[in-house]
Amino acid sequence: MNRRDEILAAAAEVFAQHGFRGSTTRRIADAAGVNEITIFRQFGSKEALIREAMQYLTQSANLATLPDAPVDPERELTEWGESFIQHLRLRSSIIRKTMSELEERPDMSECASDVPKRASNDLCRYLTALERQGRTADEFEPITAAAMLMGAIFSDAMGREMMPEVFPQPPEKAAHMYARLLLRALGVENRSPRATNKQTKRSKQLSS
Amino acid sequence: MNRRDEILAAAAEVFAQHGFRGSTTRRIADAAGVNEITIFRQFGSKEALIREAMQYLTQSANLATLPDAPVDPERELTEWGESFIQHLRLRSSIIRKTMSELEERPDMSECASDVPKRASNDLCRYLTALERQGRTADEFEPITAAAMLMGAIFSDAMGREMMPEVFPQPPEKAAHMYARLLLRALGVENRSPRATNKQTKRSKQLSS
DNA sequence: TGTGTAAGTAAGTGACTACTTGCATTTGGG
DNA sequence: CCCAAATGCAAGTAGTCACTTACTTACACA
Repeated sequence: MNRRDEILAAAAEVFAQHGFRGSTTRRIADAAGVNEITIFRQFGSKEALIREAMQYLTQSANLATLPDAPVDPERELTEWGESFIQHLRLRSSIIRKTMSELEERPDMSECASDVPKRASNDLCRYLTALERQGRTADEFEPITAAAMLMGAIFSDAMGREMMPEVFPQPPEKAAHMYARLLLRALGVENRSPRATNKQTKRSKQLSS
Repeated sequence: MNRRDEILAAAAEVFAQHGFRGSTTRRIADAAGVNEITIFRQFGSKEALIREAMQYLTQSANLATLPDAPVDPERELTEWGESFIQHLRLRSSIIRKTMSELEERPDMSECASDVPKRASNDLCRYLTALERQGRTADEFEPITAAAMLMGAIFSDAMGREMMPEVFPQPPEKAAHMYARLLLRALGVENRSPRATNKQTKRSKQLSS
């Protein structure tokens, strides 16, 4: 039904602004341009409605993919990071609210961890592939490295609005800078895909 | 007054569990072992009470300090990171709630950004000092590097409970691992304090 | 002993909340 | 055109919320 989706979208929007307790059925009905009763007839209860809205949201999320075989790590990681950070920024309000509700209503919002889990998995696989290609100069744990990049991206998406001076400028370049820093931590050369000359003398990696 | 502080502590605790809307004056009064009316006589309103509780909390936070002149970067950064991550972990509930309320009640919780702002400042100063000592092999922006380490630590403190498999094990070593990764990204040798030889040819910076 | 201050008890106010009931209206397909 | 499902409207229920009023109790201090 079209009505159903309108109500679900309105519920998600109101929830993102006001959280669970602040998402009154009145507010959701107004936002959807629908009578309050329709909500109860369609979904039974406020909790069922919001639960369904959350699941709908997490299922409709499609992440950027990383190639199975790394070719140009800096480019690939940057693009992945940019897509991920954009995804988080667009949903920062609802993510904050969901994280806040997690302790009180764990069953309702545990699906929210699917996206970061998948992202971490993908990123770990990619970094491991990099290592297996022999392109990393240093030993490292993929999970730690992935947590570092994802943590930087996540914090940027969550915190930049509140305290922009803490994060690198401009915001559109942030993902690129995080990715570059991570690659340097792993000792990955950023020039050629595989024919990298071995007498690398750590040329300054300028870009932008 | 002793009573005042008891009420403030109870308010902070209830707020950490239930957020602003869930922190009913009844619950706070019960948690403090105090009659509900005492709250209104002491603080005037629920909002004033919780605002005061938040300010009390942020003022009583004392962060670990970084030395002005780096000596043993790996040790110093690790200790700083461990103290910071412990601080965040102990307060993860209240931080989540505060971040969630930020959009609806910005004036009430903007003081919460003081701690991370100070931490970022300290860390940037330390990293800049490292660079000025000539111990970093690569060019880098201190803000980006600081955001990376703080982001990893922040995400770890906020997200590990929800999805432990995404973060490095064991949790007590996480700060150390993040710090080491960051130092490698900056090309900092982790051995000697100053007598580092200049012809660094990116020997693998093994440690541990 | 008197007095002021902080605290408690009891009761209640008006506003809001999720949710229900009964009935009228619209809408879309056979 | 008819029927049935979906939706709207009006009203109401029981409960909770922040906050108030009026009065009483406990205690420190002079």
